Amino acid sequence: MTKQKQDTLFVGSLEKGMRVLSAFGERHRALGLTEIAALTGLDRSAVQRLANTLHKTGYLNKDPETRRYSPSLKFLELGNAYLWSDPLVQLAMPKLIELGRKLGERVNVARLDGDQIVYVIRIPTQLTSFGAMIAGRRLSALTTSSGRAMIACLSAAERKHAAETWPLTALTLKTTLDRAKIAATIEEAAACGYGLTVSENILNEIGIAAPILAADGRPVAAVQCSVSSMKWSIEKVRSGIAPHLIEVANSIQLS
Amino acid sequence: MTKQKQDTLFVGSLEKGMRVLSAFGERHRALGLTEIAALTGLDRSAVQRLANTLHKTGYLNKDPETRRYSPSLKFLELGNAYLWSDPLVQLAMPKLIELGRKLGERVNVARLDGDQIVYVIRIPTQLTSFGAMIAGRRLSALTTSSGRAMIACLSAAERKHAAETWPLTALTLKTTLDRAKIAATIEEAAACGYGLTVSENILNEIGIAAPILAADGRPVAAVQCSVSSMKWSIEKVRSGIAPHLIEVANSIQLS
DNA sequence: ATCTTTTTATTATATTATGATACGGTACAC
DNA sequence: GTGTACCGTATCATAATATAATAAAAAGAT
Repeated sequence: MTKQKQDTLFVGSLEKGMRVLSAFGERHRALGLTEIAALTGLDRSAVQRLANTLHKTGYLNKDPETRRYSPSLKFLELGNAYLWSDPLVQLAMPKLIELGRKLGERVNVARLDGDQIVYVIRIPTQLTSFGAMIAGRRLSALTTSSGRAMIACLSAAERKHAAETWPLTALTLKTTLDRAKIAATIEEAAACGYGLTVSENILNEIGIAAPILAADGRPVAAVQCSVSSMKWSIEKVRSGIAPHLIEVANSIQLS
Repeated sequence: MTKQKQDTLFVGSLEKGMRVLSAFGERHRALGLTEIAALTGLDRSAVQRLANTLHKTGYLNKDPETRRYSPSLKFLELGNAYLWSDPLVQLAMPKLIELGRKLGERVNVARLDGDQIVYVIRIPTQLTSFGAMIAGRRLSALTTSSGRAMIACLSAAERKHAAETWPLTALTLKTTLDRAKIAATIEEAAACGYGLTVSENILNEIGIAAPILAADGRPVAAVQCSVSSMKWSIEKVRSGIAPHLIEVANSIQLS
């Protein structure tokens, strides 16, 4: 069998290194070499070299006692670089701070990325789960209010396709995995202009979101608010929160 | 001259790739190949391969019109991984949210990293400059209230050394670069237990910070608050803000 | 229209990264 | 206390990769 032709514009060692970086996250805060090898599918010798290189360049900390690696502050600096480069974040951040003060509730902005959303702005005005306090979390679009608000702005065929094929992730026991139900909530969102979830991401939490559209009408992000269902009813959220989200979402004009 | 012995545990291509990643930031939000080559000192062919690889693995976006690269959401996800891995952030975040509500002012946590600080928590309860709204920014320790609060907890010899040799970065025209003055403010911080800056990071802003110590007494982080000098006097900040910061800082116990 | 700069694409070859493996250290089971 | 299992560290011959030089294409500036 002849040798596969080399893709001379692709650096294999760099791709392997990035796989090591992306092994860390919510469920993997510190990892040993063998764990990294298992998570990335890479050879243990390769992981030894890659982890050592990332450590020497300051990207990974190494605990001298446990010999396990963890992300360094340079990870956070990369996150900072993203926030500087995203015009949406720069436009939206001041408006979200004002909105947080006005509503007194948690407000966020999420971007659509394929069939998932990523939270790019978090204004945690109240206590909540740690994952909901920090930026950068990635979740399935179908099971979040932000995702539903954005999917609602796609064409009917695209909405149908999304409801039928996009992945589902249960975050609570109340997360619905019934695709017909999800399709119905998306159609409802299309009708009223905002998406809703109740206890699907956090128990006793109502999530409501309004879409932010690009100049060509495509949904790219959503302004979202999370409130306690102990404090708010769905009716009150519809009348007292939704209009503010829609107003802010509409005020964010992307070129 | 004989060839230098290869460090077989170091992957040179990965190190080069990380240099490309770290070229992006506040002043470099989108970059072309030639710009990346200039910033990183790498050969243009190497940059082409590395940038192409980072694009194909989803870390860099490429604008098809301008052909310039920019950080993708995966950068922010790496930032998210850092926040999950830092026990200080998990301990401090709920307390900072409560503190922000109580004070009604912007509160932050910064970590000491060598002779610089990096903001790991941002609770932007009020409008401010964009850089002060987002986590991950790195600044010189000497010219920030957080940095001064932490340096104040070092030994007298270490404080002197820091004041004399650590780098200075002017952020405003009011940023003092007078090392004797800085040394004096650090000694004052050592005496009263918190660090202060006035208009040195943002004009018309008073910054005040209390140190967070590790179990061995070393300063590792600081709880910081920023207020408008139009609204607060230094006296009011000393009596109305400092005690709360010290209380929160002392309540964060790192193992 | 012309010139300059940047990006893209290709290639011979030097250099690097690979993965197999031996060894040391630690944890665990008995 | 002993033996075994597992993980991390260190080494090396060699295959494969990444290099950098360079030509061509495309875009930008004048």
